[in-house]
Amino acid sequence: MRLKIGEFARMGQLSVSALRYYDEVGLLRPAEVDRWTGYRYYAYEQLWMLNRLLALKDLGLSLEQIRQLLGAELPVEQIKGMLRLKQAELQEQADDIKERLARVQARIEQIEKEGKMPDYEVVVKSVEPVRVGIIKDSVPSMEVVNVTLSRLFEEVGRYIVGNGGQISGPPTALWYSGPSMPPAEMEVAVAFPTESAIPTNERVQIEELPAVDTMASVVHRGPFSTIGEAYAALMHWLEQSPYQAAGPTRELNLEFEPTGDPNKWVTEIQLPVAEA
Amino acid sequence: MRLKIGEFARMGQLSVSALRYYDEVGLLRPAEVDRWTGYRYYAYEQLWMLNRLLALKDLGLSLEQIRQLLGAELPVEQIKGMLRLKQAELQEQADDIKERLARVQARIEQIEKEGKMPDYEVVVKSVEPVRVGIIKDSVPSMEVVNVTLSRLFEEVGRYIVGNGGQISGPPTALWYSGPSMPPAEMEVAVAFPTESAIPTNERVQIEELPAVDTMASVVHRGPFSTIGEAYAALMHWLEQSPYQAAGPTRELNLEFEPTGDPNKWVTEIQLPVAEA
DNA sequence: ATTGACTCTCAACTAACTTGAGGGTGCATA
DNA sequence: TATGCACCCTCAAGTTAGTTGAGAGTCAAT
Repeated sequence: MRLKIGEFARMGQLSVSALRYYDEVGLLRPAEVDRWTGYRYYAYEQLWMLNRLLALKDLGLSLEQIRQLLGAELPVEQIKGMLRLKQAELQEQADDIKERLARVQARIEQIEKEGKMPDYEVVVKSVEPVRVGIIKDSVPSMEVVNVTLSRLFEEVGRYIVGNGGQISGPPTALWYSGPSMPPAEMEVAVAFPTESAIPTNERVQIEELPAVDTMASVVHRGPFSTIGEAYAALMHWLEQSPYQAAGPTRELNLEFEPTGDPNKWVTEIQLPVAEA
Repeated sequence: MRLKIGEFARMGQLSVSALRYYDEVGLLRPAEVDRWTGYRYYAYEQLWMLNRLLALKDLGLSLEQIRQLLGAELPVEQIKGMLRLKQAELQEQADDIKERLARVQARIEQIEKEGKMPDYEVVVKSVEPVRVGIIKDSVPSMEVVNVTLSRLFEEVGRYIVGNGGQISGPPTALWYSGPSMPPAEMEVAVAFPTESAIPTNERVQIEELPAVDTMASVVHRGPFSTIGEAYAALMHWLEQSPYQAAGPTRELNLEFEPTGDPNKWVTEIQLPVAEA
């Protein structure tokens, strides 16, 4: 006895089109195909194969893998290897989904609290090492942060260019005293990326900012007066993340024209983090 | 300042081709495109958008959903709705993967025990109700199972055909005394599916075998003498499944020529199950 | 002979990109 | 000024595991 594709599909609880597809890719060919009409006829015996196929698919294996398992009778070791691989893969997926769920949950709570989509997204990325000309100094108080930094930026920039160097990235400030805004005197450094070979002096050093694998990053748009919000978002994210701060904060002035519209300024705040 | 696509890609830690794709689908267009060369130029300001995009992608949302969230500033309620939907979806996926993992684990253990891929696959499926002509009887002992069944099958078949009926499915035996092979006298029924309206007598009844939503099914190929293996596999599966038996076992003789080669016979064993 | 359910092939579509071919640009160096 | 090299462009095709649809042919019963 032989079954038409629809009957076979009902027995195996899958769609006719799936069966035609399995035929096309050579995974399960009908026992017989009418030479004139092209009708596919399946044998009851093939139900056994189909069930094996479906069982393997149910484990999450790809059709390609299933073809290998069904086609040649593979050595047991290889089969086990494939399964163990799949196991690891599934475990990874499970962990992944768990983290995703936590993030979705956090996002929902955040929206509930703020009543809108948050303005700041903290993303974790990796950054390459950067060779910089750098001045280390301190800022006496919050009031003079901007003017102090401006002066230092100008000094480093002038020095590099004055020594025939080329600037190859955005002006960057580094805060050594922790990522939150501290009240009093702060250790700060001001740096310009450069590839050029230039001399150092007692003020300007050449240094390499280290690569960071897990760098929390948030982008602030607008004047410096509101940059506190970005820091607040970063700190809040940090608290309920599995990370803790692991290095000086970097402030990259991606877009900064002192004479331009402050609303167009773009600053990236980077905080090296490590799993707690 | 503007960034070439490669620079922007490095900042956002994604591929150039992904950015081109986002441009193509209108999800994130470059701030500027050179009219003559087609070069895409991005503004630092767009990094903010990109981060938001990536954060949403990270939650597992589709690009279409992200487009909606980014495009119009959707009402908060709708955003929360989407996130909650996603949450439920992720939860489902997580459960799914957990089950898959258990099945992969079981399969590995099985292969380890048997030293090869198992010969029997148990699959759970649903079956429709079947109208049958049926005789209920008992089998006095295991020795005479085959001959008794043969006699009963012949009796029912002859009766249906003799009354002008048509047989619309495989001969089916039903075992009422539990799925394992019991030692002594067994309640059994023997049935032929039929759609025809035929009379009953005191031997042959017309009945409807009920639909079963969760029917464990295993396909045996070969003579009846080895069908015990299929039952063994089914029982073993049952034990370590979350199910228990929930009705009489059905034995469908999908392929059965009494005079033919027994190695060609195909029998499906069906066991209704329900979550314990 | 007709009807209705079923089947065939072939092409196009899905999501979110990636890969590759073939050709054009931008910029720094010799 | 030429040249090299890294980068950029477009367009087509490929990826998974099928589904959907058009247009045409077939089966089996009445």
